[in-house]
Order: sequence, then structure tokens, then C-alpha cells
Amino acid sequence: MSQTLDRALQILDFVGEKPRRIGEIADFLGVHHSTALRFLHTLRKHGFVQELPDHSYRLGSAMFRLGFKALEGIELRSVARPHMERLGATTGETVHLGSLEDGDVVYIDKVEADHRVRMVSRIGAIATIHCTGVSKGILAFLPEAERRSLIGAHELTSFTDHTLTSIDALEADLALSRERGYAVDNEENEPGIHCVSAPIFSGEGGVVAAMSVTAPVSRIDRETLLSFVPALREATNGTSHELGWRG
Amino acid sequence: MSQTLDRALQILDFVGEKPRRIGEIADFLGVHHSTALRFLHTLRKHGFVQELPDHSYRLGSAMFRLGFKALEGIELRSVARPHMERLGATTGETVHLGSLEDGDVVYIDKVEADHRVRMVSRIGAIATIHCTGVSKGILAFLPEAERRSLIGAHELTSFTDHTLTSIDALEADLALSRERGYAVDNEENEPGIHCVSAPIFSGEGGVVAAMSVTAPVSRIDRETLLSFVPALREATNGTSHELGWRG
DNA sequence: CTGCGCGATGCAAGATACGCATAGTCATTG
DNA sequence: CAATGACTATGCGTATCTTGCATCGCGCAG
Repeated sequence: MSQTLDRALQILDFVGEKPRRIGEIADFLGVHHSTALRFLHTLRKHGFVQELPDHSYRLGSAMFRLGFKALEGIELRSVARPHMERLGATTGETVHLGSLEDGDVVYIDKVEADHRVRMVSRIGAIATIHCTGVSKGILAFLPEAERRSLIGAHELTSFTDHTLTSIDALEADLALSRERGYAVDNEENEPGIHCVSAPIFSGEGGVVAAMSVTAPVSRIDRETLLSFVPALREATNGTSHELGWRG
Repeated sequence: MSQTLDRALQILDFVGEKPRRIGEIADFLGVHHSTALRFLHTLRKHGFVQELPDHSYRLGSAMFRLGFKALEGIELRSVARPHMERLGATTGETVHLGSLEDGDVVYIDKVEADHRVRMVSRIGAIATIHCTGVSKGILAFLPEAERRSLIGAHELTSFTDHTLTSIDALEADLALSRERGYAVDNEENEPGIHCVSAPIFSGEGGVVAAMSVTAPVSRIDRETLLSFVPALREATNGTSHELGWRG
């Protein structure tokens, strides 16, 4: 492992939160100012950070240029996209696609219900493992060993009074999800928001992703939400089959 | 400048093109396999690359997580967005937003004309300096010194038989654009595609970006394209004013 | 004027990155 | 079935490159 590189990548994460000044960055890394400056020089040369007029630094254009390339390189995404659009059209609600990447569930695509509501995108964000539709949709269908280690690696933080914060409660919920073939997030992550999700399997047979339909409780009651399940499963099964799954 | 970091960032660009194997990467950098492996280790630890089952590497989830954060951090983008949507709605054509970032014009947002046509996004891509609407829209309104050095730093490659490949021809076109207040890309970058664009100014008074309306020649003739200009200028002026510009 | 933070550069010291060698795994090939 | 080739992983000595410090210049705020 390379110390220099490790430090530089920490900078990217740090600067990603908000624009930072040299002093902050040097302190954060625990290195001399000149060292931090050298890193920023190199990062800037490649376009990964950009210097603002007030001498603070933010992420640069190379970051989103490569970010989009990264997204485009994901086969699952292009396969799932048409199914997501169809699902979005029939339900009229927001559809998410989350994929398991190195121990985290990451949102890799989204179809917006109403374009005027909010354009804040979750793409690229990490879905909390125990209280989001996509995560539970994946978790429930993972082999036991992998599932346990994944759950063990995360804090079961409480976000609402519906959040499942004990391993037992979560496991029970996952067992139920496994039986019926879909998972439900019942306002566990955000008050007033619930969703249903179902797993997507790859050609090798293992679960690799999940798709979810998200809706506000105020507009869509539980019964209506569950009525989306057949369309949801059509979308996920269609995607799985295109990926070579024979289930 | 840091050699280690420089090499590692080269890897990201290289891997961004397509998944690469260790051997390729080591050869590309001109270093020993073990060195390349150490880099990849560190990059993977941070999620910037991901290892595929066949031992090749592609960009990882940190890349697009940070990519989206980078986009969100751009104030111009959120200010321009509503204007772009309005412009897209009134013209029915694709709207792009390009911004000047460290000597390159980069696409930072886009409103799609017809969602079913193609979802290939140019966001994050670099707009060739001499033959795209957004670039010429910016270039034309840049101070002379900056404009010249920017043009001088790029090859004026020919993409179609309309591409302006001499500095004189380009400067003449830019002078004309500056006079009338908008620039035109007349199939200079891609045959069958033309567009109009106008500059966006910041509170400090300088041009920082440009917005363009793009359309296929087959559907929209030149006259119709030019009829979009008032709406386009309304959008760019509105954005400029919100950025504090007093022109 | 003075202090503060940042940018840039030179230099000495030593931490660390580098190349090489080795060993093990796996898939492909003869 | 042996052999080949590509990759992962680790250890080690050496030389390189990084690091921290000092210095100077700059712009800005008090």
C-alpha cells in the first residue's frame, strides 16, 4: 500500500464534502503545508481538484468526467434502464437501482417520478445497509455467511422510530422478505417515505442488485404500495433474465 | 509534484477508457508489476477502482460518488438548471451547459429533448474548443489575451467539412458572434447537427459558461434554429443576473 | 505597519517507494 | 498430465523520492 497515494485519496474524500483550504487539508492529513500543497498541485494538474479564487479547493472536472465513465461502464445499468423506465411509467413513482460494490450498496441509477419535485440525485450515494429498500432487497437474498458479515460490518443506526436497530429484528424482516420475494422499507430510513424492492440476480445465480419503488406515505398508502409489487418483480425478473439468470 | 500520485492518477484515466489488466497498466506506466499492484491495492481500498472476476480493473463506486458530489458543488449548475428546463420546454430541443474549467470547456449539465432518443450523456466530457456551441459561446466573449492563449493551446482538428481549422477563420467567426451576441455551430463538430449558444457572465463580469440549444438539421432548419435565440438569451441573461452580473 | 495565510522553491535527511526474486494459484495449452 | 503464462502476494536491500523546514514574496485584513 502506498502512503502517498493513500493520503492523496483521503484529500479527494475530504474535499468532496465541501471546498477546503490548504490549512484544513494539511491538518486533516497531519502533514506539513508544503506536502499538502504538492498533492494539490498534482491533483489539480490532472483536473481532480480545482482552485477557487479564495484559495480553497473543490473537486474538479476530471472527477465527474471519470464518474460518468464509471457509470457507463456498468453493464447492469444499461440492462436495467429500460425496465426501470417502464416501471416508473406504470407506477408514477421514483425507481432506484442499487448495486453491491465491495461491501456497500451503492445507488447506480434512478428514474424520477416527477421531474419538478427535486433533482437532488442519490446516484453514487451509499445506501445504509439496514434501512433502505435496495439494501434489504439485496441482503435478504445473499448467502447467509455473506449476509451476516455484511450486517456485522455496519452500525445499525436509528433514523426514524421504525428503523430496525437489532440484528434479530433485521434478520427476521429479511427472512420474511426472502419468503415473499420482495422487501419493504416501512419509513425506516426517512419519515413519511416507504418503498418496496426486489432482487436482481446475475448469470452466476447470485444476487447482485435490487430495484425499488419509493413513494411518500401521504400520497401512496401501504396497500397501493404493495400493489406495485407485480410490476416491480416483472422489472427485476426481466433484468435478471437479460443478465443470463435462469431462475 | 508527486511522482507516485501522478502515476496513480494516470491509472484512473487509463482504466476509465475501458477495464484494464495489471499487465497493461504496468506497461502503460512503465513500472514493475508489483508497483502497479500496490497502486491498485490502494485505489481499490478507497473504492476508486474495482476488480472484476477476470482480474481486470474498472473504475469503482467512489469515482461516481465523488463525481456527483463534484457536480452538486457547482453553484452555476443549480442556478442555470431552471432556465435550462424552461428553454428545453419552449424549444423542444436538447440544451447543454458548458463551463470553463482550467483551460477546458466541460459539459456540466444537460436537458434532454426527447427522453427516448438516447441517454448517452455528455456530462463531464470536454467540448472541443473550436467547433462546439458552448465552447465558441464562451471563447467569443473572453478577453483577447485569454482567448488567444486558449486557442493556441489546442489543435484545430477537423471533424466535418464545416469545421473551422485555421485561427483566422475561427477568430473571424468569434468576432461575428461577439457582435451579434450569440454563436452558431454549423455542423462543425458533427454532420447533421447544428446549434446556437450564448454566454453566461458571473458577478465579476467575466464570461464563465455558455448555454446551447442543439438540433438535427433534418428536423430543424437554420431559420428555425435562429428563432430559438431570443429564448436562449433570456435563459443565459437570467442565469447571469442571478449570478450577480449587472450588464 | 503588522500579522496572517497561501504559494513557490531549495535543501538535507531519511522514510518509503521501487524493482527484483520467490512462491503459490488458476486457467489455458501442448 | 506437464508446461506455460498471467496474476496475487510478500520479503528485502537500495536508491529514489518524499517529507518537513526554512525562506521569500504576495495579497489581505485589522
